[in-house]
Amino acid sequence: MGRSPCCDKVGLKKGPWTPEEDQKLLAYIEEHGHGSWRALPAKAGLQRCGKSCRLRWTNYLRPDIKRGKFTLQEEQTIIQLHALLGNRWSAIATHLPKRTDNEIKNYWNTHLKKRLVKMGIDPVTHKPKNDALLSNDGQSKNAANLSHMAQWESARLEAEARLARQSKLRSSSFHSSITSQEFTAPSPSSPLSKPVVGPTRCLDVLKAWNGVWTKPMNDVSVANASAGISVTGLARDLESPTSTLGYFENAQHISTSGIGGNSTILYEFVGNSSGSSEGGIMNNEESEEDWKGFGNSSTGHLPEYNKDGINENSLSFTSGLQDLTLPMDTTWTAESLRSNTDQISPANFVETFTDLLLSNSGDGDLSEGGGTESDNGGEGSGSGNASENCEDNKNYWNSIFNLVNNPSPSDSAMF
DNA sequence: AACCCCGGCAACCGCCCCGTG
DNA sequence: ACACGGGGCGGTTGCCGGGGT
Repeated sequence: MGRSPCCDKVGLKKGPWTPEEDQKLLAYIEEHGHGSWRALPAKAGLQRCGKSCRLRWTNYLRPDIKRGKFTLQEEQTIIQLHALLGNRWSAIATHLPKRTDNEIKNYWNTHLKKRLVKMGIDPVTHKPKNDALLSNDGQSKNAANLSHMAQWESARLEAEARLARQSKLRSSSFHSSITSQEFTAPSPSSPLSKPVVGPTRCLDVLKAWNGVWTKPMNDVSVANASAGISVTGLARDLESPTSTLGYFENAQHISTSGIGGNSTILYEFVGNSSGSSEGGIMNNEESEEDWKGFGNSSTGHLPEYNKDGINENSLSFTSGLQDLTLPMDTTWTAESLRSNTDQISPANFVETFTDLLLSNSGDGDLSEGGGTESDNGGEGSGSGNASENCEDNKNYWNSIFNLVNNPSPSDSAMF
């Protein structure tokens, strides 16, 4: 059966909104809330489709929207999250307060995507194109790596969405929130009538995960600022100045205090990226080694995201090694991840999760990446152990951000 | 000055998911 | 179980302004 159009388009205005229309829409929503979008245009005296009104409101008129140039940190966050989530703009927008998914999408398509392409990086896989061309097998393996993290986040978002719907049922009306000036709290991608379900929690698992499985690296690389990743924003205050990779001992505080403020944990890749032409950008060979190192995986160990096994409050994963069930109704910290994964002994936690992420235990051949010292850090080369995987992963992100933040063609052998 | 090209962005379109009856 | 409506999401379009010729 055919689907009925969202509204009767006859006689409805299309195209750019006039200031008068904006004013009408704004006034109506401030007075009554949006309620049903379909019914809104008639009530507000607008010759517009309800969908158009919703879009106009969410992308332009909403008071909690930040407009203008994206900051470097926002760019980094977008790239990082895109590598993790792909074109899931609403999910990405969740982590960029006051930015809309549409704006992020546009910015990606018009700026960041082109920048990556220009540097020879596939904006889809976030890998160098020539590497992707090396072999189909390698490509699939590389894709599998990101899929590990994507599965985590997908599962997380689904559980979060369920919680959001539950909370929505309990929430007070939009009108009460709008009159109490609670504009700053909502997720950028969600209507104001939706409750705040902690957008900052979306990546808690990954944050905590990062904290857990990268901690050993801090021990060995904490002094090497040139290779390090520092944590900016709120997290920065909680970190040692020399900390290289976020270990969110206080992740709970970080994530909850993000409401209304800078809720995004930003990984600042402080390597030789700024003002230094030496090492800030990898040459082709070096970057390729890093990519290979990171991309080494065995698809045979893809963790299966057992959708049916997920209830509202938990995540279930099945890896080739172990089954994990993680409660989702909490904010994740490194510690809580540890305590909730007591199936895994602390001793091999890092290894297990690194396997989940990199799936390198099968072929265990990290010689390509591990044998080559990255100019980002220069520390650590070895034989495919967990620490090295951490290093490879770090190099991966450093690679992205160093390249993006130093788009100097002269430094890149790719062009 | 006129024209063309291109980049940026707001807005639209169609599909999909979810809740409800 | 199914149909339907509402809303969300991602892809795409098309307008507009700035720069180049």
